[in-house]
Amino acid sequence: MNNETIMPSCESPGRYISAIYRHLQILITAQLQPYRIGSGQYIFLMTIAKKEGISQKALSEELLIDKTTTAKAIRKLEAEGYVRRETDPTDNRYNLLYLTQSGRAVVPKVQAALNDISRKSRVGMDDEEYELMLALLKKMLCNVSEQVRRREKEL
Amino acid sequence: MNNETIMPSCESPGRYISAIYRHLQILITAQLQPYRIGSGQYIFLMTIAKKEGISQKALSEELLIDKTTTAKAIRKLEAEGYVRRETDPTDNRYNLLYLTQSGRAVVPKVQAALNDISRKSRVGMDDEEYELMLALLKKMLCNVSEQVRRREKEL
DNA sequence: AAATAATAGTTGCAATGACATCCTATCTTA
DNA sequence: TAAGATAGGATGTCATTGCAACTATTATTT
Repeated sequence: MNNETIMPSCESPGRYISAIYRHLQILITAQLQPYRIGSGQYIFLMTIAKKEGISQKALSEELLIDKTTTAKAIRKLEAEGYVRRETDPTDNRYNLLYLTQSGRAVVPKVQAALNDISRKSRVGMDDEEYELMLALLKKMLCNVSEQVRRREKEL
Repeated sequence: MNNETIMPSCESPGRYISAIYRHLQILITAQLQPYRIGSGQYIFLMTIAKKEGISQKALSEELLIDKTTTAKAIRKLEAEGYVRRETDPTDNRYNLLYLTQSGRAVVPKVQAALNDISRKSRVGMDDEEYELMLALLKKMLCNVSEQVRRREKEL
């Protein structure tokens, strides 16, 4: 009842990260709905666009996402007709991923939507602050992924 | 430092936010497993600890989390015996939330686990950088939650 | 050459979280 | 006071994501 502040009193990066993540999910889902691309698939689409012929394994490693999540996202993108799988002739274990015609057509639109969200998200930050934030987030990501890797080794 | 193979080539805050969020979820889940508290519940536990007698609605607003998500998290915390619901005698619509004995006992342990993760996540950042990152994340959260609110109004 | 190990990908299950919808209690207003 | 509006909360459904376990293919070892 007494919400004197709209903002959470969370002075830890984890809470900010979590809240920003959830809000970005909502915005991305809404923006990409016309193309039937969910918040869980666009990263894969954009990465394949930059590196056609990439394998699912390489995608998972580059995006630091579990390979089973990758498999499911690719399946959806394939079902929507944006991505095409091709078995690597030199090693049948690999699926090589390519964009289809409509995949290539939708990429610029998705990019525009993402740019719009990014632009609105950095209101009130100058270029220097923005770059600094990216650098700090990168460092934080290195730290947490290092922690996760260390945990995995222990098991 | 610059290991292209492991780090994603993502120069957008959204991707960093997403990756950090997912990794933090993994770490928190692992750390809090002994107490049977999931990554989706600890925020509620800690917030109730700071503001006993808070309602679910106020919790949702403070944490910027959907009220149905709050309801489910509280139910789990109640099932584990950490939180107690009490109907507000002055307005029977409200559930006032309090910690139980074991809730009060577990809070310091959860806090310690979170502090440990936070500490390891900011390796390589001095206090000034850390504070700056918090401020920038706060600004970004304001921006995205403003966008979400604006979207809701349009509907 | 056969057995074993390692790797890429898939499937099933569970947790997180949002949205739509409904129920119930309280407040407004006619 | 009765009818409708409002608000807190619960439930069902769906998307995202990770883990365990599995299949299939390739590499290695004996």
